[in-house]
Amino acid sequence: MVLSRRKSKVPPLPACPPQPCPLQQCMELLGGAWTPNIVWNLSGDPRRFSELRSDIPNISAKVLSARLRALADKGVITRSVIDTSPPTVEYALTALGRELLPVIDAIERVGRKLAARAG
Amino acid sequence: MVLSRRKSKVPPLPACPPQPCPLQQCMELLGGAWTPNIVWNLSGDPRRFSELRSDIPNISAKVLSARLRALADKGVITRSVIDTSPPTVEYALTALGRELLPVIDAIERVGRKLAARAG
DNA sequence: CAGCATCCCACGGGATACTG
DNA sequence: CAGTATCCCGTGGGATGCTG
Repeated sequence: MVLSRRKSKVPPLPACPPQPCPLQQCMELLGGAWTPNIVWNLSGDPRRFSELRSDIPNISAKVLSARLRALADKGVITRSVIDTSPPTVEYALTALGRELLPVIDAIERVGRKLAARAG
Repeated sequence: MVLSRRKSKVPPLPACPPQPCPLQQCMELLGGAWTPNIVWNLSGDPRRFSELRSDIPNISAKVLSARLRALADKGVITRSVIDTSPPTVEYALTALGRELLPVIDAIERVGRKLAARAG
């Protein structure tokens, strides 16, 4: 079913571009296939590397490591080394990271609907 | 998204944690740096190729074309050829595509905050 | 435990040029 | 107008193996 001809020209939403579109701003932080999942798994208590590895089945150490590092660099998460033996490292969301939770939540909510729909 | 290599990982829908990993479900549709932007620009009236090109500064024809095709394949948007002269093509969100809007909205809202914060 | 190192590939995406 | 066609490169990501 197709829509009517070229009709109104009313901009649906304030046409994207204030220079760097806010979408890109945010997607820069959430880029990568695994990133939302990682952030999501940090939404509660801080978690350690190996916990995340098992929280997110099939993620490789390399990728997890790379994403965590990138997220830390961008200020989305903190990385706290705790000097025990063997040493443990805890990751947690920063305030900035917590800002992303609504997005993750929306993604998760929609994903659930899609899953339900597709079986 | 890039989910395939020799053995194709990031399973179609792995048993993430006990409950949900609908994140991948949704990210499959929103993957790619430009995709959210495209969907966002289709949130109102249907738009044509060249409109999208100017709506989204700096996107190349190739990428726009590729994303539109992928989105159409996934059932997120429709592609309607209108036999005028010169021919016009209109893209619009499907019901499925509209499901994604809350996500886009959240992304945009957060992106705006980030932009304000970072300058 | 929490990771780098290494190798290697596919895909996303920029640039440029061309077509129905 | 609405795309294709190439070329080419960077990086995300998988597999495997090794280390402090």
